Amino acid sequence: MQSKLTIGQVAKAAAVNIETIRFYQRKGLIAEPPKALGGFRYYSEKCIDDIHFIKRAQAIGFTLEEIKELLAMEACDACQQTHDASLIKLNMVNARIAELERIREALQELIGKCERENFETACPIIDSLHQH
Amino acid sequence: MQSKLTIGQVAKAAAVNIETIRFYQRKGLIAEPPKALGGFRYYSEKCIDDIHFIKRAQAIGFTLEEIKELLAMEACDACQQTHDASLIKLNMVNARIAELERIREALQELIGKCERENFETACPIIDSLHQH
DNA sequence: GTTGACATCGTACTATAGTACAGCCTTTAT
DNA sequence: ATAAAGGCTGTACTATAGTACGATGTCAAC
Repeated sequence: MQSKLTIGQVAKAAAVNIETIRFYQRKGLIAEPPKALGGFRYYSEKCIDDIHFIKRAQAIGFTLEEIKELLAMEACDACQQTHDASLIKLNMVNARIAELERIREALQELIGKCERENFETACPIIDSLHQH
Repeated sequence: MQSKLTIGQVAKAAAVNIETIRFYQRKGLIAEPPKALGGFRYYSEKCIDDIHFIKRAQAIGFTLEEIKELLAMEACDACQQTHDASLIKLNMVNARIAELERIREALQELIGKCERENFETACPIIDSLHQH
């Protein structure tokens, strides 16, 4: 039995804003069902699953644009491409981790300097940022 | 000797777009010098240093809004606040690293599954994202 | 003294991921 | 039968960090 859900029911079930669903439709990530008599659009549970798919893919770092591509790959049975896209994303995540670790080192260094100098001289953090 | 630099010269020296300088002025991060006769604004080297300060602070993870606060703290000699802001930023960086490491694990798991299954069955990556 | 390069200001546009709302129409419950 | 609740469309706004551009005016070099 295909349920006839309104957009508000889908939004509640998928725990997203109604506007988010409309936004995903505008971006071409999920389909917009045809209008019934009266002008309302009715949704099946598949729409809830689709939103969950998007949210899971976002949670492992894919952007909406990339998720749109994943969905296109799904439709084409392009497993190799999905694999490659995941590998590219993994490399991006690794690069971002490396960058944040560099930032962490720099912050720890500044904070350590500040604590050693015990606020006695000019602020060493501000000073370091002024350094040439 | 205070140089009278035009905005274009400052932009070139600091290696940023002219529009970026104007943007920082609008955001209140750097001062807009008064107009000279004719309507041009002339800058000193301090403006170049200010832009470098902003760029260095950005490089260790501060947003422009936070940098604006750093600059306000600098003006108040509020070393303790600068120290605390850096600590907060360090915690944010650590949290983001932890999050990305979680993402990395998930991606590695998916890619590993895909490679073990050798593209023989339905795409395991897409499958996993459909999982409830 | 004219031309070309550069300055000013205001506005609009980029990407990313949504959120908010006005104005109108439909559905549902009382 | 009527009112509240919710749906539809289109547009505008949020944050973040800029970039682009047109109209107009000025500076500097030749």
